[in-house]
Amino acid sequence: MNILIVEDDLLNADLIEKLLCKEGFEVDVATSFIDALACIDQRVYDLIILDWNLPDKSGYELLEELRSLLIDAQVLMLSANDGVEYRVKALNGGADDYLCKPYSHVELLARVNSLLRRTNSNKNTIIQIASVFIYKNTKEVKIEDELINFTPAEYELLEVLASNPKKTFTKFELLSLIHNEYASFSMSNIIEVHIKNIRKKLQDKEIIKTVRSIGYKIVS
Amino acid sequence: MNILIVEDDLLNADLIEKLLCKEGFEVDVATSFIDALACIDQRVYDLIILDWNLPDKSGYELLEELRSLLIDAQVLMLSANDGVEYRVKALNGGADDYLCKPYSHVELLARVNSLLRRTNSNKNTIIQIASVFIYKNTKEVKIEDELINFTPAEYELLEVLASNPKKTFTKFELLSLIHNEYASFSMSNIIEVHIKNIRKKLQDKEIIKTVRSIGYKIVS
DNA sequence: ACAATCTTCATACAATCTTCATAATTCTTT
DNA sequence: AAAGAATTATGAAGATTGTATGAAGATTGT
Repeated sequence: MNILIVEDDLLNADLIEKLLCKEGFEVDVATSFIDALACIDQRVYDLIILDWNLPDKSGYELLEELRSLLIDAQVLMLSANDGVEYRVKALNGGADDYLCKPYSHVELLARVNSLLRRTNSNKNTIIQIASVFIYKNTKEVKIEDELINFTPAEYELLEVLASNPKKTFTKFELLSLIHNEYASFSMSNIIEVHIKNIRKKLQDKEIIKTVRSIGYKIVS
Repeated sequence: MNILIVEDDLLNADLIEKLLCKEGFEVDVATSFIDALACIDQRVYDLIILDWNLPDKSGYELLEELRSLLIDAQVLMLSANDGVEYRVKALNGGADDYLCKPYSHVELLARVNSLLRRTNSNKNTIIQIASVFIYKNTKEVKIEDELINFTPAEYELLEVLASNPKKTFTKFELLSLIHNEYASFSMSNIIEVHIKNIRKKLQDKEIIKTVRSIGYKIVS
């Protein structure tokens, strides 16, 4: 299991690192936003422990960045802010757990183990965009309580778009999504056709926006 | 017995999960309102353990939602609020029991067993889907009082599908059900054939739905 | 050995994916 | 502002994949 600690307080980072190493995890430490991105670029992490305060950008911004990059590691946020609003913000932003400083090492360890045990279980299972509900578990789509039949390819495209509502996906990215091997280079207009059909099933609500000469994105 | 734990504190959820798993229950965990709805959408629960505080909406709102959806699972509410008014509110809202944090695991377990005993008695032994009755004890199937002869394999498949009316079973799952060892890897079309025969005996009422490229499920 | 059940196989059918020709839109140049 | 170029949208036809079905052969239990 690979764990990345993102924490600018070196002393604290060191303590956590030792603690987790003793448990037999592979641990890396990053001390800034930019540093963290570099680590993520080189390794796949199962868990990222993320401090709210970083020298260059906030831990919350890193969280958003992670999610828009489709990094699906578990994220445990650390913060000195005890308010409920921070907890809520973190969890809504895609964090999987939240822990206030100061905390005991026993509790940290318990939460780390808990998160790792739950890796790739059911999370973020429903996405809502306007009146459209996407159920990831069952791969179903409902509009105002009515179940709409999406083909596998259509569903995959809609789900990935909807999971990252701010990101514009290139047609090439979308293509390599439904063709799990590397997509052929000859660019047909499959994606356009699928998008057309998805839009039709979504009753032409303006949910998928065309970004000319790039691809598509969800509007919210 | 299927139990759903709705609790945003992962650590606590984990503890309860382990406790109940040890007792032999099937346990799912949801960490938010929306997450819980997703779980409910794909499984029938006998008991839902519901924390008052959730990141997106309150557990009380979920309780109301459950009742308006006519979900008839038992509901045990957990809360840090010790006041009588909360207890009353929960019970009036349709909860079947209420437990204050902190509580001992022994007490939790006792209440869970007590709640399940209520439903346990004569439930799940007869399943009705439209005009089809499945008698688990005798492994008989009747349609409008007429006994229909099902072969063992056919009966097993129908029973497991009917016992989880919301779940879509993959053909592989179904296969490993009638071949109690590990199913052979070569996927024949045995399941398709059995499903065809079951459908015929059910007089082609639209009870078993095909979920393309996945498997089958019961429609109600 | 017999009957019931299970499994395989060949084929028919249906849903989905992909391509293609052409229309509509947007951007660029004049 | 109009013409031309590039990009996207669309309907329909063909190709592909997944499912349904009937019948024959294999297996099981009595």
